[in-house]
Amino acid sequence: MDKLNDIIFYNIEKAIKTYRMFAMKRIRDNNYKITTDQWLIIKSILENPDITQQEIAKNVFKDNASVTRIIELMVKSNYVTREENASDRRKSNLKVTKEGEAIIENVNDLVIENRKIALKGITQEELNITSSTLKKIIANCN
Amino acid sequence: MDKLNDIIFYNIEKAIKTYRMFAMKRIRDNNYKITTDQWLIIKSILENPDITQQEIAKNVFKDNASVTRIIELMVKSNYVTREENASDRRKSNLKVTKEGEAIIENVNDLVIENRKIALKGITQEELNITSSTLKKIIANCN
DNA sequence: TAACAATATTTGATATATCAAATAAAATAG
DNA sequence: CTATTTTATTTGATATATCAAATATTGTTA
Repeated sequence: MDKLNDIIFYNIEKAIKTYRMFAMKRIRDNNYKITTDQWLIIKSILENPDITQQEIAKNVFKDNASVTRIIELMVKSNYVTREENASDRRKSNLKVTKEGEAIIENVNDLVIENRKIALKGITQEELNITSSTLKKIIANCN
Repeated sequence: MDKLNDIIFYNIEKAIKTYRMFAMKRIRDNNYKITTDQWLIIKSILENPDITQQEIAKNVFKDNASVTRIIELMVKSNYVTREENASDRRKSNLKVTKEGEAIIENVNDLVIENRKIALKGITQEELNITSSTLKKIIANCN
């Protein structure tokens, strides 16, 4: 236990999992039917309407296959629609529905609040160093 | 993209995923048939022979159900055996096989090397602050 | 233009994550 | 000691992760 706690990668994993569970629980408790990843993906589409699935995959750091399936579910949930892309028929145009926009809007405050709670007591300086450390790890592993 | 990069949780997630892929690729490239989680679980059993699955789940930060299934696979791979626990028949005694011990031994150097590569150029001070930040996040989300 | 290579997405197979419910055994209250 | 509660694990259902292979389309080259 103590050994594990000294390993930075263990703490990274624990932190993101704890945060994810915390965020999901609060979203669920408010009766929103959406996951944090679905939320992120819809945000990506809203911010960049011409985005492809491949670009989404890079953005949210997921496999193309995962993105295909997550979007499939979001189409079923009526948050997103697919339309044929005229200029490249391998791709499809993703559009966020009214329903999708609404849930993003609604969940937005909650997400901001979640982040604030999770970062309570952490200084900007500490955040900067943490970010820079994480970015170094990312660079080192590429 | 730039926005996302400013969100600490995005970087935490990206860092651990990048590291995991990096580590798994190196393990696979060396023809070891084991995942990093299986490795961690076997280590847990070796370091604490009386450990229960529930304790393992806490250690490696997984669901009980996931641990059940991961151990099932490790039994199939002949890395671990289950025996009935005489004093409490709900539990089973987990034992690491010779084969399991061998692969842990073999992969160990690789794991240490992976960590070293991933942390190159990061000072002890930076690591300490990062660890403490992550621990604060973990505490805030509980 | 026909053959080939490259690209975007999907599908299949398998592993893992998550929650809820089921099972089985142990602990405890009455 | 029996009934009830608690605990440890398993199972079911569904979502996601991952790699490889399949599909479909586009781009390129001879």
